[in-house]
Amino acid sequence: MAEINRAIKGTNDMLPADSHKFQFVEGKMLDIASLYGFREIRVPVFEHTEVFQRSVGDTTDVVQKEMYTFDDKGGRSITLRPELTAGVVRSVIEHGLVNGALPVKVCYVGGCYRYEKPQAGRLREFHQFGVECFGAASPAADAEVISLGLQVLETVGIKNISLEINSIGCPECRKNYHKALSEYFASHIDTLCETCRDRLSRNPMRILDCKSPVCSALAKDAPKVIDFLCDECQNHFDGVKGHLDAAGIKYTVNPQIVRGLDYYTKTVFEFVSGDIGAQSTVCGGGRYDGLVSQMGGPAVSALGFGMGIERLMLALENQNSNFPEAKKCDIYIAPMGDTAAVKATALCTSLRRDGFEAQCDVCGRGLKAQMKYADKIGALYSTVIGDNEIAENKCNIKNMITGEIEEISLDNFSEQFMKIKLDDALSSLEDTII
RNA sequence: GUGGUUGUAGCUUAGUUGGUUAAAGCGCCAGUUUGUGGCACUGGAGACCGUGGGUUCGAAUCCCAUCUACCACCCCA
Repeated sequence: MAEINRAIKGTNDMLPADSHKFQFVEGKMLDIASLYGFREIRVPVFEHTEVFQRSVGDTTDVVQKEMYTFDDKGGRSITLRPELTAGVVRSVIEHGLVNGALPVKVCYVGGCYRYEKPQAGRLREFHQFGVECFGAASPAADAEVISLGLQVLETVGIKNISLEINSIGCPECRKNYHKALSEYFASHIDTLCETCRDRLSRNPMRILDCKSPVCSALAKDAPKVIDFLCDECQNHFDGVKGHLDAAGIKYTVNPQIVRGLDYYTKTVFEFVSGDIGAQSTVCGGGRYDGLVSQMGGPAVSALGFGMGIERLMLALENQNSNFPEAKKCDIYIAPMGDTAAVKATALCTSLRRDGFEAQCDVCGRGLKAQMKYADKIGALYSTVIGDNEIAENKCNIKNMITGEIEEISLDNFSEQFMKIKLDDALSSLEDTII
């Protein structure tokens, strides 16, 4: 197929047959966030490249090799956002949001762009739901954000999801930990795999993530971050666990989880699903107390998470999860002849003004073809309008499920149609109760 | 970026050791005496066999390259 007819590698079209599923999921995300007081924020899909370099971190893979960066016509270096936290932080600083009532709680849904090799649960354009909370240093905030993430996942109907938490400490305790870790792995350098030997100097914490049997065996006995936490970080972590316990939120402490973005401090967490493939993290986040000041804002603590919408959908699909049905056409009007076609347009217009999904023929098809079409789109009701109906000023409304027919006048059409619809809904409700 | 698998109508597939106009089911459109959908029957449209080279008298079929998709590494959501 020609280039012009093919989507860019790693991108997906969301087709009409699936859009209601995304609307359902995204709707739930924003609804639940608002229960926790998080309000939607929308920021641009592109920012100055430095926004991401400064926040995500110059040495991370995301910045080093995955960003879509280009110069615009004014010579500015622009980057398509690889994640949303950086842009949100920039916006919060720019508009002085943290000068208002604290905490500032925001949430978002939007596309992210990363030049990666696509695979299960990994795309070049993907969408994230996320929340960020500014100005809350207490462990209660960590628990609140985690609880919000969990409630979203539960509400959307995902099964077999587990919460893993860890603390990677503040820059102070991490310094000591890095030293201990480097010493430990350096003493086993001969047994480490090739890539981990590189990691030793670059970022020894990454070795903990290695899948090779030798390295993961070594990692098991390696010093753990949580053993190197300073008093403050330890108290904070204990506090988070206490809040989670009290709220009845189950978790496992996983000292291996190390997030790949530089800005994280203290609490880090992931919600993991076994129903996606290798990319099993559906939601990842944590605290980033230093980021706002690092980006030129006031010294406020902050935390948040990002949730991969496509990954979530993938897990739901693999679990054969049920989504609410897409909305169906309320009534299909089948005109016969030119006069009737004009009448059908008028009727549809008024039905739509009254809030019904109404459709009529726009292809000039015969009656039988129209009825077939009404059936295919799952129209709940149909009616045929011809010369007789216009002459007598009335028509038959057919319930497409039961086949029942009721005659109504062409005047006050919407009102009468609404009555039929309500009566039918009521009687089917009675049936299910009895 | 590194591996492995893959590619024939909108979808799912068939295509014999290379041999005429590339099949089928579903879907789509239209009909089965312009007044009612689901069933059935009939007909029709729709494929440069992913793309570009090469081998050959002849390639969907063999070879090379390339692209896409899928899966894994890496990394992350």
